[in-house]
Amino acid sequence: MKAIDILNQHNLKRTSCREGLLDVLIEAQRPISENQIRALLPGNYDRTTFYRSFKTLEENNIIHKIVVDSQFVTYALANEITHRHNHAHFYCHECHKVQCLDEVPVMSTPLPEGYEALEKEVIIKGICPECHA
Amino acid sequence: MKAIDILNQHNLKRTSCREGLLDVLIEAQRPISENQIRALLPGNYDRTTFYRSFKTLEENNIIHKIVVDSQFVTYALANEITHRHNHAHFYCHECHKVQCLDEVPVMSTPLPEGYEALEKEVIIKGICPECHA
DNA sequence: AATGAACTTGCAACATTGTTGCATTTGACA
DNA sequence: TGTCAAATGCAACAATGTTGCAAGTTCATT
Ligand SMILES: [Mn+2]
Ligand SMILES: [Mn+2]
Ligand SMILES: [Zn+2]
Ligand SMILES: [Zn+2]
Repeated sequence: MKAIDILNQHNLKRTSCREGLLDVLIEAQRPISENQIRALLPGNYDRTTFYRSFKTLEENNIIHKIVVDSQFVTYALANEITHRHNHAHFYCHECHKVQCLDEVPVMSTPLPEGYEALEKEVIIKGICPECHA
Repeated sequence: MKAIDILNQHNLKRTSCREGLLDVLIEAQRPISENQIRALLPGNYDRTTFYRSFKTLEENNIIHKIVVDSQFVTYALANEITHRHNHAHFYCHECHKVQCLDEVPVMSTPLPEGYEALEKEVIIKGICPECHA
């Protein structure tokens, strides 16, 4: 799926920032941060524009955001799986890469009386297979 | 338990910043942010000192940190329960309060081959009992 | 009580993440 | 191609966090 098609599908204007962002995220195939995206992106966009693009793309379920820590936030393409079921994320302390664990469903947690859960974020931190050698 | 006793127990120097921080967190009985702590704290400490205190207290398992979002981070006292088993946190979209769900254990997630989990953060967002009326 | 080493603090500077208002530019459609 | 709603760039600001270094504080020992 090309960036342009995705934007058209969602009736979003095709701007070079959005298109570039999406291209980079499609290419990356995993969650990356604003700075990482910026390094891979040809154009030079204002940070405000970047964040407004993130917001729009997230509201349209085209991308999703993973807050690893307050100082390390990543964005990744959404897909049918991630759009439908919630999924966990993994952060590797060694290589500092973030992964969508699409195949790891987020179990529903029984909450005490009166709590209404709307979203649930699960982030697991440890050592990834590549660094585990 | 008094702040001073906690510091002594952990062989930490008794400084007014640490003592004040702890007093506020003991009083609050729930996770609050740096700014909220600061508003409740008599003295006026440099932010660097604040953060160094947070770090020290966290390393000694006296407090723990809850990243609700990259722009909203809270700190709470740790207790025997939170120290021993991992627990989930709840954020209310209405009142913006954060709660430690001590009684809600974090289920161990079966990970794909090769992943070694060291930590796991679970944050549930929704509406709390008080706001659910 | 005074001493002194080790620890803590305050300040300056910087980095990451994110938002709002407003003037200007641009994309999409007629 | 012209129009207008939408997107962008810029300025300013806020929350969160770190590092280096000089100055101050704690606390054990004398
Ligand atoms: Mn994901
Ligand atoms: Mn907690
Ligand atoms: Zn790794
Ligand atoms: Zn509430």
